Amino acid sequence: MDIDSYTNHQKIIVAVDCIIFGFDGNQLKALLIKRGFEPQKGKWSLMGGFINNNEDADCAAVRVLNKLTGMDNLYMEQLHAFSRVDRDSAGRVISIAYFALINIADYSEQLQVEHEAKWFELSQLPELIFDHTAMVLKAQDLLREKVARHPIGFELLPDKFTLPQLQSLYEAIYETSLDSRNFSKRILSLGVLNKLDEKEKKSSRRGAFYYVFDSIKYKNLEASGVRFV
Amino acid sequence: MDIDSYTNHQKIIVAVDCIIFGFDGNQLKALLIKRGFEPQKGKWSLMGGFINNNEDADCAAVRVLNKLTGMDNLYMEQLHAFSRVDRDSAGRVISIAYFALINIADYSEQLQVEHEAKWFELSQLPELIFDHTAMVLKAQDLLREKVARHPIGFELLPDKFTLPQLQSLYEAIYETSLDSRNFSKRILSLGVLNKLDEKEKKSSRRGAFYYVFDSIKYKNLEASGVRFV
DNA sequence: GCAAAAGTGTTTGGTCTACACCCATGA
DNA sequence: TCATGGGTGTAGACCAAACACTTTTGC
Repeated sequence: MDIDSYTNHQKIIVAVDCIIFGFDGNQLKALLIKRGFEPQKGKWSLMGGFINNNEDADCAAVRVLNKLTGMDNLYMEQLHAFSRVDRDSAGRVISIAYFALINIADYSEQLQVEHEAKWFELSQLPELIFDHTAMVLKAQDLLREKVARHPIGFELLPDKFTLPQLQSLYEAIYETSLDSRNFSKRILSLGVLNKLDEKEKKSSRRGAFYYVFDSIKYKNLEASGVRFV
Repeated sequence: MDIDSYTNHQKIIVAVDCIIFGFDGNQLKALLIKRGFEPQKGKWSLMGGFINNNEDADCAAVRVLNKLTGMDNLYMEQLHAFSRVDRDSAGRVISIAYFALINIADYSEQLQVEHEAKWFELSQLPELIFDHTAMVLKAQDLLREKVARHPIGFELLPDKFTLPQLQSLYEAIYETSLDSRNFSKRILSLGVLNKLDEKEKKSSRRGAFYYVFDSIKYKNLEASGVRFV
């Protein structure tokens, strides 16, 4: 084997696909698009794109996410490379899947129309092309693992959120129900939330205090293995 | 965009690289090879290879592992796709890294010679080519995460092992020391080890009982979030 | 005044930690 | 008989889970 093996070796198209999670206050959802080109045109699909020679996979994922959402700085993480030889019916394509978290309220109606995109409850996903269903399921597993130990749940909520909102987010992610007394004790005892003087008054007469996540306070705890859920 | 975009799109060489962990009774080690071809010939490197058009990444990793170790059925898991544009000095190559666990005693001297391979303590890695050092460090993180919640530590030991051996494995992985009373209580209380009548007599006069991991008993616990460390 | 959601404390059981001595054996 | 590593129990601290009522306020 010599250097020619490099330049001569079989090359493969490499893509990225993005699982975008959002939370509408009750349900955990994924953003899917109606595929605009063949093969499988018109089927539901993850948003994806090919990796160019002058960009790495993270850049490609950022580009794809930006195209669909108009946003930069989304929380984003590599999930897994999917490489089954026949996974794409049009030819050999390896796809590096990413998952991203987005505050669903920030997602513009207009982009939704432009891309024929739609939020689907995870329990009611339509049939997806290729191996995209497996990608979503794997992303859901990783989300559950991550969210318990890292402060990424907040990415799914507005900057200001109430404890009941945060609780129902965790309930949606884990498909469980939590005791509100134990929940607020544990979360507040971490000391990474700052209570505001302001109340959210839409969802109850009494109103619930807003909190914000304090990433500086969190930094000091990070090493010591915090558990959010 | 249409179907031609598929077949015409820029293609990229895709490789796999394998981080192979072993445990010699005291130290956690990684198996490295002296690279036999340019670029960077003679430098220390992970064992790797290119993905062919007719195989997926897992197959390529199995093939690479088999070539170096002569073994099939190694415990193996995808780690991460490394895709920096300039990561390989000879051209654009995306590498999907895998980590594998091996019982170091099973690794043949002969293959070690053939491939100019050598076991290195993780704290004393030589300089590695490209981004291989980052791969090893990321693999070490994943190993620590996995080993606490999944029964994969046993892959690094012989089928029959003693509690002191298992303890020193965990101590090596986490670079810590554990209390032997607490350790044996926790591990045995999981009920997934079967004690044999036989003793290991090399490392002490008294001898330590051998145990074997019982994967059937483990299956029944799997769902309920077992913690090994 | 009533419906609807927010907010809050205590008890209990289990789990984790810290800690030290005796045992079995080969030399 | 002694040196070496193997094996074991208990008490206290801490953490997690179970559990229900009062508060606020818009209607």
